Amino acid sequence: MGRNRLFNEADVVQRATHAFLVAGYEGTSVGELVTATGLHRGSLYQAFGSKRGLFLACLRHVVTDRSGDVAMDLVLVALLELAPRDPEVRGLLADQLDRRGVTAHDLGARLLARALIHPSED
Amino acid sequence: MGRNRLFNEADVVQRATHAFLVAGYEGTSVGELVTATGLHRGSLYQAFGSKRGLFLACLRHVVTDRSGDVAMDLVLVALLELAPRDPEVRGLLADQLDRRGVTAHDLGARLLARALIHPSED
DNA sequence: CCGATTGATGACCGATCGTTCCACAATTCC
DNA sequence: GGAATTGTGGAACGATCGGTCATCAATCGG
Repeated sequence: MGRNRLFNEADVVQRATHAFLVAGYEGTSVGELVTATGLHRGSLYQAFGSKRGLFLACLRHVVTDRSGDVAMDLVLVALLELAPRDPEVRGLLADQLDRRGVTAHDLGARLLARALIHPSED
Repeated sequence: MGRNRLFNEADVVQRATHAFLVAGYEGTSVGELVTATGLHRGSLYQAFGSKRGLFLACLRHVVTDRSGDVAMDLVLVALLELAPRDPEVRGLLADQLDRRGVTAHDLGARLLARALIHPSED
């Protein structure tokens, strides 16, 4: 029933992911997500419910499909900004970090690289 | 010349630091900093110039005086939220991480602990 | 064709954001 | 005792925030 969606959810999630991992969660406004995804506010909220809902979709997507820096950076954002106060995010992350065998060293190394800091030796 | 300050800058910076490391940089509003420090907006801006200025003061303070989780958490916040887009923060962090011999593993381990995630083994 | 349902579009909302400003108080120099 | 300077207290600012809503378009079952 009802009208068909004009957008591909996977594409939207991927574009939103890019916005989030550049500016972080709090640093990315819904207006920027609207621009990045090409969706209008109404459609975004109809599809994902909230900014947090969209972020969760990004996290789930990245956590199942992606690997490499994109996945790692979104995980970093989630760990620092959301996990301390959001049990659902925490659960997603704990499960995934364990499953992928991501180490503390991996996280720290990527955090430094993302911050454009290149340690002398560690 | 002029009136004397009624507040102790070190105390103010310490209280602001606490606010920042709980909620992150973007997640902490100036209103919350006003509450946390006890200063009024006027005094805060006169003393530190901006929210960023206050954060820089916290970072410098923590970087010279503190060690342990408080220092590490503020460094994490700075690394993830500010360093990618703020060369001054980047410089402060690079210098300090090197001087203290903080490793990627140290950063990652504290990031996980702060996120309330306890890895099985790494 | 006719309701019912879902998506698209974008104006609109109150709340909150970081910042500025101004009147007033205290301190210093002449 | 002014004049100059610095700090205090808090109202006010425009901008932006995340989120809602009403209207219209498309697609379905009957």
